[in-house]
Amino acid sequence: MTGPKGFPLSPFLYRLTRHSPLSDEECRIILGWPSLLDRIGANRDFPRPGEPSDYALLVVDGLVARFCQSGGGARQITALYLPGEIANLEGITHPDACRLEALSPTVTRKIPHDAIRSAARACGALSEALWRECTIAAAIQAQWLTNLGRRDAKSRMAHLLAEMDYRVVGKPCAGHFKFPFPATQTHLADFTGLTSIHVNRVLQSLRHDGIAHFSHREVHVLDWKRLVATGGFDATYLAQP
Amino acid sequence: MTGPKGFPLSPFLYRLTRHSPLSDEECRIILGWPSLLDRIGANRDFPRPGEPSDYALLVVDGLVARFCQSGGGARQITALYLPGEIANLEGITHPDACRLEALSPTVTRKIPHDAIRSAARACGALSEALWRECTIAAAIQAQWLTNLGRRDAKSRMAHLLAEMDYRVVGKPCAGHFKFPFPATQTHLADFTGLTSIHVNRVLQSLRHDGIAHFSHREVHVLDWKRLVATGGFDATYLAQP
DNA sequence: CGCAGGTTTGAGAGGAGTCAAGGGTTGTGG
DNA sequence: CCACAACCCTTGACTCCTCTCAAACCTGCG
Repeated sequence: MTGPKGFPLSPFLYRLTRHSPLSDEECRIILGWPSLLDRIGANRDFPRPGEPSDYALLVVDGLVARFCQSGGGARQITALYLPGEIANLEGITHPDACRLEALSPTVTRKIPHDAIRSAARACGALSEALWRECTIAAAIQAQWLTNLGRRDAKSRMAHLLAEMDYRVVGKPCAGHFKFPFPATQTHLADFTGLTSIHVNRVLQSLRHDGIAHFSHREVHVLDWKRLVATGGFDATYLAQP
Repeated sequence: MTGPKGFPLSPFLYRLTRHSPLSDEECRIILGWPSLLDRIGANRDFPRPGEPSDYALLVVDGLVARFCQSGGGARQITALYLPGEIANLEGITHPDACRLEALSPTVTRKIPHDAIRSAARACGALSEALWRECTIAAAIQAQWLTNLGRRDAKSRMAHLLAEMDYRVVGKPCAGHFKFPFPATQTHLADFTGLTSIHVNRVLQSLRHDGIAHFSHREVHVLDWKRLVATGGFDATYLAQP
């Protein structure tokens, strides 16, 4: 899963090849992109307002969120980025209004936009792979529009936990199991469009029902089937073969 | 705005060139894409389940929505497509779970995926333009996540009307004015994550306040400034120069 | 003319927010 | 090793926004 030493971009390459076939030559181009290691403290927003962002940000370890701030200062997280994902890939085609936030201490790699853009220009298959990566992210966003618009708090939370499970550990095995999810209840609130207070009550309800348990930045799934049912979760939108 | 006769794709080309520079050669490639005229009755869902969708759908006239259906059958509209836009451009890189719906009698043109995909493969600038078009759509979706998660009903409705205004007629002139928006209150409900009943009450409230007026599939903006303020609307995410 | 789809109104219920306060944990520094 | 300060989690009471259910009323169209 993690690449050989000296190829820090291989987790991202792995992601791409899961949905888009790439030739050896194309793989080598990606692995050759320059990148700069960067550590970000928990709850740090970036880029700072005014700071230029001419780089894409690969998450190596930790958890990164994209968010919009809305009038009254309420924060809405619009996407979560796990290790191996590039947080602001859209920035290559579109200077972005949304900003990023590290939800936990995070290790990242900055990749200059120029490197990615010129590789995409030169190679059709590569460009299509990156485009597809963005399209999958958009499909996840569309799913969340449905969750926020048409599901109640408990469903949303169940859906979030189910989705994270899938994205962190892949297709879940039966029975109960746990996976890391380094966010606070306030972060969950910013994602699900709820209050952190209500998030707390919903989590209690899920735990009380023996469905799932969130504490110490870890999720215990107690009953995968009922978690899926409660959230109305259908993994096809994730496009994970 | 609409192209010369015999070039049905020129409205879409115009959209692309507004955000992405294209050479004459690249423009000619787009105008050369084959397309098939198709009329769709109001409230028709398509493609029918099981029906293959190996074409992109340019909206020529009318209004098309992408929606997800969720568990209990509640419908959530995740995107609106106006004349000149391609409704399922993402379908080129990602077979899509979401479906489309004509909100009013609509004229479309079906463009085979193959034509678009091979053009994108062959030409980097063209591929980037299409990718950018998708990225802008994703930015709109992100804005709507914020609206659904962090704004109340009245704000959402005001934001929707302001956005549509911008997208239909461009930067609004001062004073009051109107523009066509061929949707029903039920459609507005499916978009804003509300009940059609509550949509009705919110529209009444906006009208009562002298902000905007929706009837007979038309929006009268009475006070643009207050509409923007009520919705917390900031047009930058639309990337319309 | 009559029907179907769309709009409007009202009363009541409930989900989620707000306000306010208390208890736990973690990490830092003395 | 302890004390303190942030930060995070938890609880309770009350409010209010939005949904639900139910019934009329339009209105364009066949």
